Amino acid sequence: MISKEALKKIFPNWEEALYDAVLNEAELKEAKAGTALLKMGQNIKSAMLVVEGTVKLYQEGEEGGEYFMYHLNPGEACAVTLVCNYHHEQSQVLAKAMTDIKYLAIPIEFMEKWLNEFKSWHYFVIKTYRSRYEELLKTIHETAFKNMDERLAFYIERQVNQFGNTVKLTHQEIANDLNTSREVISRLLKKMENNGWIIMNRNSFDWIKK
Amino acid sequence: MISKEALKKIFPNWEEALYDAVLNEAELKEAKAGTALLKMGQNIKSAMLVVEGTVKLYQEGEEGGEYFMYHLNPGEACAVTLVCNYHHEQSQVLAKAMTDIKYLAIPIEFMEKWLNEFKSWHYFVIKTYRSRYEELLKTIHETAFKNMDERLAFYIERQVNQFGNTVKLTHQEIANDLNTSREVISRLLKKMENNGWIIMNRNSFDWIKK
DNA sequence: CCGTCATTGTGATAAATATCACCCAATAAG
DNA sequence: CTTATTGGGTGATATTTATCACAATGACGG
Repeated sequence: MISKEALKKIFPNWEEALYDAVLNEAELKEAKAGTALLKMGQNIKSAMLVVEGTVKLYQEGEEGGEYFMYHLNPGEACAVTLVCNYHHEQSQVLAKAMTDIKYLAIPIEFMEKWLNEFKSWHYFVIKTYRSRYEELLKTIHETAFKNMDERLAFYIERQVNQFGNTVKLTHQEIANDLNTSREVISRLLKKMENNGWIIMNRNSFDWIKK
Repeated sequence: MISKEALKKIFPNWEEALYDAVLNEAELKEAKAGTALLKMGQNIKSAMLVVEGTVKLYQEGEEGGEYFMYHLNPGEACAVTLVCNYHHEQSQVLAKAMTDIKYLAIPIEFMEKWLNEFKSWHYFVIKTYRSRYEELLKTIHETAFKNMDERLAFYIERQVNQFGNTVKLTHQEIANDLNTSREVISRLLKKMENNGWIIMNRNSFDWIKK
């Protein structure tokens, strides 16, 4: 399991009793990079709080496409798993481990209970929803108003903020996240290279803009 | 002002004391159809709870475009106005009255206070964020995976659910909401007419699909 | 060192959408 | 009734993105 001190560092400002409840009820799970933690349409059995690593959240298209929405980092939770009115609610999102990760899985029956018992849990849930809502707004903004070149730049900037200036993704992976084709990404990256925004390598490139 | 009974009907399942607090602190405001209630970048001074009529929520582009996200109906609240950590937080959305409306405006200083005082307010806030988050997911789904013809159909279906089978919107208005041009909408509506999905009139059309 | 596979480059072409130019029809205003 | 305005139709063209086909190149296992 995880120590109380570690838990406090990652999830600050909770009530003492909430830390105890989490330590009692949550299961610390691990997953390898690339694993799908939650698929669209799947029943939600437990809440997911990220302890280590980065998770990517996607929307899935009916014909198999994926669309990247935002990252989840340690101390953050997957909003959709936090509130389940019905016991067999289905996920509207796809969550994938982007790196090897550790996360706390809390059976959903505690969600309602803890909302009643712990004020700090209540705040945590609200904060989570609010920040995820804002991430979705940004995603909509990009998608609705921008062409692929700007969307790609925005996507790369988010990557850079997460993992630093070296982006270790293939053109195909980026294309999947933006729901477009590899050729489109290759050509746009080439333009960025010509503009002096990136330096390309095989399997990665460096963001050197500004 | 509004009667306590009316308030209870529109916003059920609150604590008695919360109804009193709202009656004490909220101002009942009215606005004509078409008014912008909250503009992007504007400081949020009060929470907005819809009492009568329909509000439309938009994302705004930097070059003046608009992108429709979802409707707010009586009993629903504008999520972004419900939680303000800082006193001069700026709106990320545009809210427009779609019909003549009545709404409750509650100064934001009560938001933090009420979260502490009223459990039912806490639940209301979470419920609001959750349902708006889900609306955004739907919007992203349409935008990311669908072509304009399907997005238009989805848009019309939302209108129909709100206001019945007669859609009283000009092609230009629809084009604005979907961030495209009037010609595109005209041509797609023509196709729908040929497919027997709609009957067109000037300034309106009827959805007769299925 | 060779062959295979994953990654990237590139041209040709098609499809979806945006933009421009202009027309016509309905209706509201005088 | 006449005119001006708004809503809507339509062709031509440009731009953006998707798709197909195939070449080139680096990485890696044997």
